[in-house]
Amino acid sequence: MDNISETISLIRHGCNLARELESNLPNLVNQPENLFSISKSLDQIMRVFGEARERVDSSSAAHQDPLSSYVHVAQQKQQIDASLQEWLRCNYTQAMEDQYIQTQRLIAERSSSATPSDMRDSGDQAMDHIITMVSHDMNVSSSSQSRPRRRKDLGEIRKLTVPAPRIGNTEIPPEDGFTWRKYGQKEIMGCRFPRGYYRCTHQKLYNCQAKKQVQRLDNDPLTFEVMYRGDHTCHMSSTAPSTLPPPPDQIKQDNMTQKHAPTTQPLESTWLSMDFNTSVRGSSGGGDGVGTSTATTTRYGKEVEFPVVDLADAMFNSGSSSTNSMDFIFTNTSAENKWESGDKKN
DNA sequence: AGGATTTGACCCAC
DNA sequence: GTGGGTCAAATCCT
Repeated sequence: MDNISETISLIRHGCNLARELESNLPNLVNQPENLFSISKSLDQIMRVFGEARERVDSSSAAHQDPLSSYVHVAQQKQQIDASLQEWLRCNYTQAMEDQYIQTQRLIAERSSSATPSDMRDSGDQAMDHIITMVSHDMNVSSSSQSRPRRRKDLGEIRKLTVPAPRIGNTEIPPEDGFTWRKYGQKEIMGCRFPRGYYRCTHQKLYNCQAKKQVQRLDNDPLTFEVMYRGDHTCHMSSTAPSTLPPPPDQIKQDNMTQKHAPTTQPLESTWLSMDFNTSVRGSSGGGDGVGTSTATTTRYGKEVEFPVVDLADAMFNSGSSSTNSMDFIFTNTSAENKWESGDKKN
């Protein structure tokens, strides 16, 4: 096996690991004792990608002839990009892929007159980008696409497909860390399953316009398609907010940079300040029979404080957050500045 | 009693 | 006119 093939194989292995982790996330995040295995998985993924990247670097450095180096790196980058795009295509939304392709186009434009070292940098950027894509909360620029008009324009729509919980009640979508109040359900033409309409529990108190729609897939009843609209302007906690909501202009500003965390209390700090041993507890009070998957969203019950939902939130909610899901995980489970910087590039 | 879900009716864009 | 999104009264649960 030549070096390129080995590198591609490594990357594919990393993608598989990431895919495996992704499919297990809904269950893992609901069990505090599994957080360590999440951390281990992330470390393993980073190791694999790190090794792949070293191979790319060393390979390009070994080609001293400028022309052959240029061609070699370009070929390698092309194959890597194909792998990344395939992975993205399999795992993420079209919008994400569009964003990825757009970024690649910018990279290509920048490197059209590039030196071999520049090309290597663009390869780094491609590698960085996959982290950014994973970590960037699957946010879609509201100005990038024109949508069919709805009665009320609540802003961008972020779509996620989420597997049903493998344990507990598989009839409900997995927890996403926010508390939602169901306000409607409707049979949709051509769909076997009704669509559920939810809005943020804190809509009235904080004028939080976040909404979501949950639809089971016809061809895969164990998978939910969740569409999020609007951003959370409420406190990110699943419990009653502890601080007063920011003024409207502040809210507007916050929405530009983060989805739900208050400006004074970033998600990271909230998460890191948690004490699992004392804060994590079962869902007995006010649970709805969801079983082990229940974190906060309850039926007829009171919300249960549960720090794990912050992590779940980070993983399952899309939005315009800059401090978000996988980035949040990466930055808190590893000292690899690389992953962090990858996100900050955007 | 308070807060959540259910569900039929209504509104509105297409 | 149709279909999707929302409202709000009724009902349920703690």
